[in-house]
Amino acid sequence: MKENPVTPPARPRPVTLATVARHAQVHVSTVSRALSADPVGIGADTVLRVRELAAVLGYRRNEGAAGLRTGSSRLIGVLVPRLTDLVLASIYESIDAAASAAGYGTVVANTLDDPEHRRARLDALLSRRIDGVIIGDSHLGDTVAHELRSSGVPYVLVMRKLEGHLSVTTDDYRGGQLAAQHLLELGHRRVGVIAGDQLASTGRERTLGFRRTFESAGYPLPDPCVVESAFSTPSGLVAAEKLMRLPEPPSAVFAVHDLLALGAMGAIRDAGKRVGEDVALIGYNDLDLAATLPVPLTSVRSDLQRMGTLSVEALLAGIKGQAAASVLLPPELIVRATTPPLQV
Amino acid sequence: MKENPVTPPARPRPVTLATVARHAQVHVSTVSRALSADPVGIGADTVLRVRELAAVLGYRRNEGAAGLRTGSSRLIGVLVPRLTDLVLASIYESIDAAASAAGYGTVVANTLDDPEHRRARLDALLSRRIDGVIIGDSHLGDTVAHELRSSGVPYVLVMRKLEGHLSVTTDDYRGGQLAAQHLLELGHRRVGVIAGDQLASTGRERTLGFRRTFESAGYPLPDPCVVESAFSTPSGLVAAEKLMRLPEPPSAVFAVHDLLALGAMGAIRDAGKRVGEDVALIGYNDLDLAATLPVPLTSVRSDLQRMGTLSVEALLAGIKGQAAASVLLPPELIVRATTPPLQV
DNA sequence: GCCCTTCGTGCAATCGTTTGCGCCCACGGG
DNA sequence: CCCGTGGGCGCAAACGATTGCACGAAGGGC
Repeated sequence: MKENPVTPPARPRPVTLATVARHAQVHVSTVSRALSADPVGIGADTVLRVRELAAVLGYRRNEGAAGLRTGSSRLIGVLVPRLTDLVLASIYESIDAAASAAGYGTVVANTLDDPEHRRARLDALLSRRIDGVIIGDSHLGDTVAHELRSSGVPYVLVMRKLEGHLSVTTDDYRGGQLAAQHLLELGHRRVGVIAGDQLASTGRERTLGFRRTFESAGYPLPDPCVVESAFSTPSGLVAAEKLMRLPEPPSAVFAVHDLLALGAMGAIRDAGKRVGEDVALIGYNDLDLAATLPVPLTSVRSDLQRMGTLSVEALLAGIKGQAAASVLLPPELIVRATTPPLQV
Repeated sequence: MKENPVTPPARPRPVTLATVARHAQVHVSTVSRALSADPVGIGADTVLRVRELAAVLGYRRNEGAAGLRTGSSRLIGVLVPRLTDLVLASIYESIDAAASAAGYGTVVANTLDDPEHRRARLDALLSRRIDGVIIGDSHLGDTVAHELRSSGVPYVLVMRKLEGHLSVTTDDYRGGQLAAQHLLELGHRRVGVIAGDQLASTGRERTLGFRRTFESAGYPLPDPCVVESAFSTPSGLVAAEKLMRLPEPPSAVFAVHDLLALGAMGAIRDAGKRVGEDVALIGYNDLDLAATLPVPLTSVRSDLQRMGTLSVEALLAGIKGQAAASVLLPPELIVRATTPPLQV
């Protein structure tokens, strides 16, 4: 005896164009046209009647079927390292909002910064015949963008840039400069950097802008003062611990991500020092929570919402076959309590 | 003259079953079978040849077309209030991981706790013919679950529960009790609650468990000591400010969400008090960042990963037509520096 | 009164996949 | 030698929506 497979409860047959057509006593093509955005070549009364009927019957367009015919899924894919990174979550939110305002849906994929996983997820996206991709997790040496280009799928990089590809980012080098200038003006000379992932343009450029500025001022940073890390709170803790254990620990720390700064706060506290008073601290991205921390965090703000919106615009242009130019948004330094004037 | 519409650059025609069939000199149905998980009724050599060819040609199954035929999109929809709420982002991450391990894709929709917006997003999901829905943003009096049930779409509630619907949650009432007991043992008698959204079962039950426990101990909370709020850092700040401005401000605060606690830290500091030493604080969910804050946060932990995984299991069971039971996970109190022993 | 538009609608092909059914051939047994 | 069997494969019909084309009727100009 074959084991009895549990049969899924019969879902009521969904109402299709044919259902509506039968009720309206017209052909399905007429229904299709009547329901389209601008019903051309159909009598005004028919349009009204069909639309009403469709509403009553609870007709819902089958996007999959429509996409099969039209060749467009009206879906865009979004690649992010992880959504638990608040920064990417914010960007994704605005991407989703902008896309759905333009009539597109979005599908997001966590790539966990793992190449194999990433490929699998992208494959799944392409299987859904997405119309374009927004890449929020590009790495130095990453080939995905190249592949997309050669296979003709429109794409845009957001947040992290890559030489030779369309991108919407903020000027991270400049952001690093801003942080450095601020610390220099306050009189800091021995400083540390929690540098994030150096394969990501964000970590790299912010660090570079910062280092170069200190260098030009005559205070180059010794290598041990720059610690690589992931982009999470726990790894901020670990990195800052290293800095605090240095023979001459820095009087100020620049973390290239607010969550790293948050972790650093823990390490500074553990080292028996007070954030702000004993060790100055600057974060990056100016997340909501930066302002409300026990000691409000000085941070370099980047406009995440705007980045998301602009990346969608750029992608949509690409999908329509129009050219779009890369965008570089200006960062802004928001000074708060973690970088008080030095009391000498 | 009609304005020249920019024609999208001709995307190379994607390779379909027909393409592979032509190269392999077999019928498309043979290719389809050869490529299926267990190719039955097809010669082993043919299977091999076809698969190889498919790989070489870069064949990718068109999920939309397949779904049209099979009636299943292998897609599940996820409704969350917002992804910038770290808690929901964590749950979604584990949902996505579990789903994709089971061969399903996920589509997430931010509902922003706005009914109209929510309906629009759900409609879009249903238009994609999703196989089921995981609801992470249910509200008291919410009708979406009812509608899904009557339209026969499988669904599961996660994080927030609703009487009479399948759900995977943690025991929030118990969590509130744990927090209360801890504060009582430390000797706190005048306490405040940042209660979150009372239409969400999380906010409601955590608050209720907490209040009841204080009540049974003989220290009922006056109403002004319980402040409703959203679930974000800024609204935690506002709520805590109210508490701090009370004629007799509380010696301890229970925030039903870590981000609220984070905001509360800001307000406590602004009121000229020190977190932990002057005002004890308990959060909820035990996010990563709780442990690494300048003053590590005592928090009630709920196992977000597990909730996500279990909700997928339950939904998949529902999709297969099997019955599933609601799950109630136990919370756990993690004591840290924000609730030190009272020095009398 | 005839022809040519124009409008409103129906017809049918098409997108890519899956799957029940039937055909052909080889093989083995009687 | 014949027939039954079954493995291996092709055929064609779906699934639901879109869209170029054709067709019929109405209307206007001559």
